[in-house]
Amino acid sequence: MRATVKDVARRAGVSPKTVSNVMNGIVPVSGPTRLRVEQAMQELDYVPNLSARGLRNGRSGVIGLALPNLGTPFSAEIAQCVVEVAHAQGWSVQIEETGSDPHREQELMTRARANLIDGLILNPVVLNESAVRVGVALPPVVLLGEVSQELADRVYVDSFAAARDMTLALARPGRRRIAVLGINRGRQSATAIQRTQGYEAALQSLGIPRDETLMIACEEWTPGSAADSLMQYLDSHPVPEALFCFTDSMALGALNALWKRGIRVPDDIAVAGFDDIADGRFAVPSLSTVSFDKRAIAAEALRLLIERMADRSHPQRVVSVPYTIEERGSSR
Amino acid sequence: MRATVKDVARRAGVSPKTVSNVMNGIVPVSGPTRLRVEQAMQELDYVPNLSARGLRNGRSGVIGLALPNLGTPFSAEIAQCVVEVAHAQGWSVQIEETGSDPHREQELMTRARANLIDGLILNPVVLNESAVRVGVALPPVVLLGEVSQELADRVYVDSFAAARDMTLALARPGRRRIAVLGINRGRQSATAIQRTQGYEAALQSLGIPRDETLMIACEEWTPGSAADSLMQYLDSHPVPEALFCFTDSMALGALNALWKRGIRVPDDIAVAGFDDIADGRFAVPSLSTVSFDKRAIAAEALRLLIERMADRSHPQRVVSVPYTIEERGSSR
DNA sequence: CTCTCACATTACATCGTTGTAATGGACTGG
DNA sequence: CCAGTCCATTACAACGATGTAATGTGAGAG
Repeated sequence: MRATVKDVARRAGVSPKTVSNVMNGIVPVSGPTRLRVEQAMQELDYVPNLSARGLRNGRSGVIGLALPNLGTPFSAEIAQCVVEVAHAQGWSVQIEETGSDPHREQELMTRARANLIDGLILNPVVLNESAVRVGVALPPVVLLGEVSQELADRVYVDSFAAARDMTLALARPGRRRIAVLGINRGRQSATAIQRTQGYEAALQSLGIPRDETLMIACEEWTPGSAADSLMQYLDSHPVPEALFCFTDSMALGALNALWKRGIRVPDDIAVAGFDDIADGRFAVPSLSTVSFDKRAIAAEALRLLIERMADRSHPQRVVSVPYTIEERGSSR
Repeated sequence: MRATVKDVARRAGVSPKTVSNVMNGIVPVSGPTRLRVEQAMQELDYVPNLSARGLRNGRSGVIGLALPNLGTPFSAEIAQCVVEVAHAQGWSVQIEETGSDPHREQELMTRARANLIDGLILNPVVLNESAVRVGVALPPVVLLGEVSQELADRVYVDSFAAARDMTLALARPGRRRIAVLGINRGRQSATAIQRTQGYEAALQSLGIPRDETLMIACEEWTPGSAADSLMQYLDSHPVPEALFCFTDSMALGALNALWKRGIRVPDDIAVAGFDDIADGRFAVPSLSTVSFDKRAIAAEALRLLIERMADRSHPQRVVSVPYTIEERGSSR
């Protein structure tokens, strides 16, 4: 049987509340008493019951992290940063996958409201008014990335500007036939829209006319889907001078497809991605990408979340994290 | 204010316990009563408080998943499988990173004992008698991978046999100078030992003498560390005929290093990895690897864990998950 | 018409912790 | 010597859900 405050109290010859006071350190406890209690805790190998504590204070010390697809390297890096940053501040992290199921985002809000998690960091895919019924009390939520409407606190990288700058970088050596890979056919994700618009803005500022045939759709943002889409594209189109993929994962798939077709990178075509995943640097050739500090994103998200948990009423805040254009072997 | 069973009970004109009975479905509830309660729950937007439930039944419905390095694609894929399998059975997953800090594994056991998580799936690095003090009541734990001693239930892929078979596959076309990359200098991980021994066993069965100079150390199992180690190695050694990397991540780093040196894969050297991460298939060239069903690992681990949680006393069990040798472009 | 029996429902206590308000003792100053 | 102050400590209740044992209700048998 596990020891409880009561057991510790009995052994130390004090009341349960004093044991609690020793643990929490808010209410002062005299030196000798504190020592006796601490020794009793040691001897009994006491571990506080977090369910009980959670019930009593209404907080569990756990935050949720929900990502669309947990299996990607990008997710792994974000999750790692969030876990590390959270752990440093005493929080635990519960992970969830929203997948492509819109229903799941709603479900998570409920889970949060079940008091198992105190707050949620959510990278939304389809989040919209139906998923987040405004009016129903929301748990504290911080969104990651672009969204179609401002529903909660948010941390993001400016996809529009980054996509524009990357497109400009790809165009610098005089390339004009610049393709993008990652347009969604059905419902466009907010991120895809931003990146597409950034790309278009760059073309416009360069005086290059928009060319539908250079905008390659790709349903899933995975290397497999990207490789398939690109191969199919190449079957019926000439090779573009540059290819801007909306994620590094897609870019890796693209590199593979190009290599299979014997198209040389960057000599025949320059390639770039977005996210700066660790493996991109070691691609063949090393992948150019839009880079940003994932730890900063995690830290900002956690900061906003903690502040939101403390005060549910203050106005919404949106934080942008800076990016850099990393030109590596795949584009020069 | 959130609705509680009491509120629902009042509105439905029944006792709190009846509401509980409706939710849990163990104790029978008559049709009309059930309907009234369900409607009341709807109207009040009732969500049960999991902390309270956890306190009462001593179970939280959360399991922990602890991996050494959350940032790797391999971790991401494992985490995804565990989350999906767990979710399908109604469990939530809390993730933790043990990093290289041995202390952290211990800390997690404590966390488990704090009743926040009901069980733990742990991929140990340094787990040993000091980290898991036998005698102290352990929470239900399932270990992933190789370990130096049998401490708990375990799910693993036979690293020895897989490494042996992969080495044999690399040798099949007549290659004899086969190198391995991933030996640790300091404390050898149990996994590294198994894979090294499998490699050595293959050489022996082929009548190839063991050659220390073909066993390349690499402190961290990351692409960066692998690329560095290999480059340094190539500075002072001839190019081997084949290179078996202990993980796909290292193999990706190796491919990059070889490409930078202008060494062609697989013409000059065959390369293989271990883990079958998604990006490996899209490497240039496509990476040969030891493949296994990660979902099966997750499912088995969860099954063992659930059974262990139900019965803490039954004998330890060890489950092996089959593997296959995937020969792709990098080795033929 | 009473007595059982089966079954739905309820009252109460409990899980472990901590906030609130009350208690008790030591110390200070008049 | 006593009132007043301060501070550590305590008793008690509460957080929300659920197991246990008791209660109430109706049907069926004698």
